[in-house]
Amino acid sequence: MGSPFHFQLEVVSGRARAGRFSTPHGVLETPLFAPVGTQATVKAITPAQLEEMGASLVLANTYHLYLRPGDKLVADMGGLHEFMQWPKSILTDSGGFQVFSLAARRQVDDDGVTFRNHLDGSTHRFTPESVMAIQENLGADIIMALDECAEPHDRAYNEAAVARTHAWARRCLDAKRRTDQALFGIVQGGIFPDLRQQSAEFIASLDFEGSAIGGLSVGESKADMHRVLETVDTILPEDKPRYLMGVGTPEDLVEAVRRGVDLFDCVLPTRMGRNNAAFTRSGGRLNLKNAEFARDPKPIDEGCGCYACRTFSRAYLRHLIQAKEMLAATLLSIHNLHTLIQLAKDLRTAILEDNFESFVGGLNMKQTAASGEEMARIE
RNA sequence: GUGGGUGUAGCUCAAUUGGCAGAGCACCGCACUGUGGAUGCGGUGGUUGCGGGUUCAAGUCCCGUCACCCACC
Repeated sequence: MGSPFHFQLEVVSGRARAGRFSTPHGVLETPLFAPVGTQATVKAITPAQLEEMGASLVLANTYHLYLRPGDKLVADMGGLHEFMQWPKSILTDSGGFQVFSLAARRQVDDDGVTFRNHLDGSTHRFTPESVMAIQENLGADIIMALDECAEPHDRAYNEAAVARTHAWARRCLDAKRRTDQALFGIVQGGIFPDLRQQSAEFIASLDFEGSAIGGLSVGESKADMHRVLETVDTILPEDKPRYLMGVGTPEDLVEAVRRGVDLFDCVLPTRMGRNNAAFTRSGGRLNLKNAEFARDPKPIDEGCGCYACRTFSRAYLRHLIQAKEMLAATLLSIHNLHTLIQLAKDLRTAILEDNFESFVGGLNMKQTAASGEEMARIE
């Protein structure tokens, strides 16, 4: 018997794809946006609220949960689904990114990475094998290979990181024991088309259940990000989901779906929610802390169907922010998550109707720099 | 009533022998992309209680006055 994970590609509109990916905890309908719940919680949001906004997948993080409370404890408590009381699908990031973004004094070698953690400075080591064992203890539906995320413009660093990421990808596949978890490989290569091509070809050649694109939205330009997506789009397997890690904004979702991406996660909606900012459907942002909203009776984003927009005024949100009430973070996070989840659902509907470009045109999104030129080139 | 003390940005306070009146917080705005309830950046804001005087120059020295605080009659 093959993998229990089957990706069904339903419709392709231009290069945009709609599909269905089955996991032991439900069907993921793509394009799909996944809220990030690093420490086994989407910050300021309950599982019931996640279900109400239509989330079907949340991320948790290997690095954080390994350090606290410990993957063995999570396993003893019945696994991540039971522990955090989230009944739908979960994806755990491998911890590779966090080692490079959070941990101090890391030393990478071909076998793995040794680092001092950000909580108490104690020394730890991740290898492909140890990260697979941790993720099997945590018990998510989708788990990620250990990768090395390099500074995107550093050619030599990316060459080394790609080589290690590939070697580690193969070892993660070899170390995987559970059959009820899907393992995704990760493409690296910075902004360099030939490295990205090489990496996509290698990851595509292995027996992963999905393909992830790492090392983007880490400081490179939008044009570079789009170019990388176009490069890997033609190489990654059509019959496996493509996951763009750590992206993004409403504009980013549209531009990436247009270039063949199926799955997204990003901290931005919840982080912005904690920092007083709201996405709008058309791609702009509102800073609800601003004085101009002090007497504004309108909802955050007119036409949004989220709980916050159905219920409260901008003036009330602004008051909560000024008073430093924690409900502000909850309501803005609900709105921001709903906006991205609903945008992904709407993009899916448009693709299923083979209507993607016309739908996107109707969104009237704010153009990001260089996107006009890019559009001309991609047609 | 007498003696002493304090008055500087919305708040709490700095400012050397007289030498361009500042900081923190607050306020106003910007940033945030496989999490950082963090942080960073930028900005508005002054008749130095009031009125005189000395001086090239006064928050600072002198005189008067007002307010508040403390102690003592």
